[in-house]
Amino acid sequence: MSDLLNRDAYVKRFEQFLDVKKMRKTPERFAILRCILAFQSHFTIEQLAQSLELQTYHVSRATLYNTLQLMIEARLVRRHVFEGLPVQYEKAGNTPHSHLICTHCGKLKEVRDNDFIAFMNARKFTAFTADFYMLYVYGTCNTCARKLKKQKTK
Amino acid sequence: MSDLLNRDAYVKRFEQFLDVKKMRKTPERFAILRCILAFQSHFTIEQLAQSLELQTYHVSRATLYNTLQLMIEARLVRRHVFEGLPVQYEKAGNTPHSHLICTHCGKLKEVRDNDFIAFMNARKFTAFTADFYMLYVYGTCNTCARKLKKQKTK
DNA sequence: ATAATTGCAAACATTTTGCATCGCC
DNA sequence: GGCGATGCAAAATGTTTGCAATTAT
Repeated sequence: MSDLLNRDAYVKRFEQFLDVKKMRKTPERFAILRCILAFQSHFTIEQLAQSLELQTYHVSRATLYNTLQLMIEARLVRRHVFEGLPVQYEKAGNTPHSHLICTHCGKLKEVRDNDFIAFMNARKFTAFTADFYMLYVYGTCNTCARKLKKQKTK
Repeated sequence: MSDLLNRDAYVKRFEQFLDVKKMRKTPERFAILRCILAFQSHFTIEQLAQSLELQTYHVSRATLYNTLQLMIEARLVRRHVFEGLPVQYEKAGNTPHSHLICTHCGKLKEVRDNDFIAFMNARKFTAFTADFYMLYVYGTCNTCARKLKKQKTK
C-alpha cells in the first residue's frame, strides 16, 4: 500500500500528478508542499498558514484549501476529523500507523502497529479494492485514567 | 467492547446516563432516541430532523445537536466524517463493522469482519485503554472500477 | 419552586465561491 | 497570449450560543 517517501519523492509525485492532470506547477503549490514536509506529524490549516507566514511566503486561504484538496487526491496528504479536535492533516506515505484519541483530554497519539499492517495488507474485500485505511481508536490515556481514579477515591 | 442492544436496552442505557449526570428525561430526548433507533444504519442531521418532522414532532437544531452530543458521550451514537460526505451518525451497539468508502462515487459500505473484530479485541495498547474503534477503508468500489476500465480502453 | 432544557435567531467558525488580476506554459 | 491559478472579500455551510419562555423534578 503506502510506502516510505523521502522529500524528493513527494515533490516528484506531486509534479507527476500535476502533469497528468495538466495543471500548473506554481510556486505556491510547491511552497505549501515544502511546508507540509517540514511537519513531523499532524498539523491544522492554521498551523500550516502560520508556518508559511513565518517563511514570509503568503498564501491565501482559498489556495491553501485548494492545494490541500489536490494533495489529498494525489494521495500525498490525508485529512482526519477526530471528535472534539480541529481538522487535522498529515502527509501520507509515512509508516502506516493507528491513531489513539483520548476522549477525556483529546490527546492524540500515533502508534505503529506491524501486526495490524500485516493484517490489513492481507485483507481482501469483496467488490472493493482498498487503497488506504485509517484506524481510529478512542479510549482513555494513562494520564486521564490516573486522574479519574483519584476522583473516585475522593 | 460493544454489544448488541435491543430497543429497550438503548432507552434504559440513556435513562441511566441521564440519571448519573443528573439531567432531565425530556420527551424531546426520547423522541430523538426513538427516531435514531428506527434508522437501519447511517443518517445525517438533516435526515434525522426530517424524520422527526414527519412524526409531527418538532425539535430545534440546537436540541438536536445537543442531544446527539449527549448520546455520543453516552456511547449510544457515533459520529463519522468521511471524505466528501456530509457528517454521518449511527447508533452504536450494533455488530462492529468496518467502513468502506469509494473515493470515486462516495458510496459507503459497511462490512462485518469477524477476523478484524477478534484482532482488535485481543489488541492491547501501551498507556492507553481502548473503548471503541473505527476503521475506514478508502478505495474503489466495483462499479467505479468497471467504469474506469471502460474509460481507459476508449 | 427552581434550575435545567428548549426554541429561536443571531453569532460563529470554517470552508467555498465569484471575480478581477496575475503568471505559468 | 491565453487559460489556469491566485488573492481577496463576500457568501455559504454547518454548528454553537445567548436569552427568554417552558417544564421536569
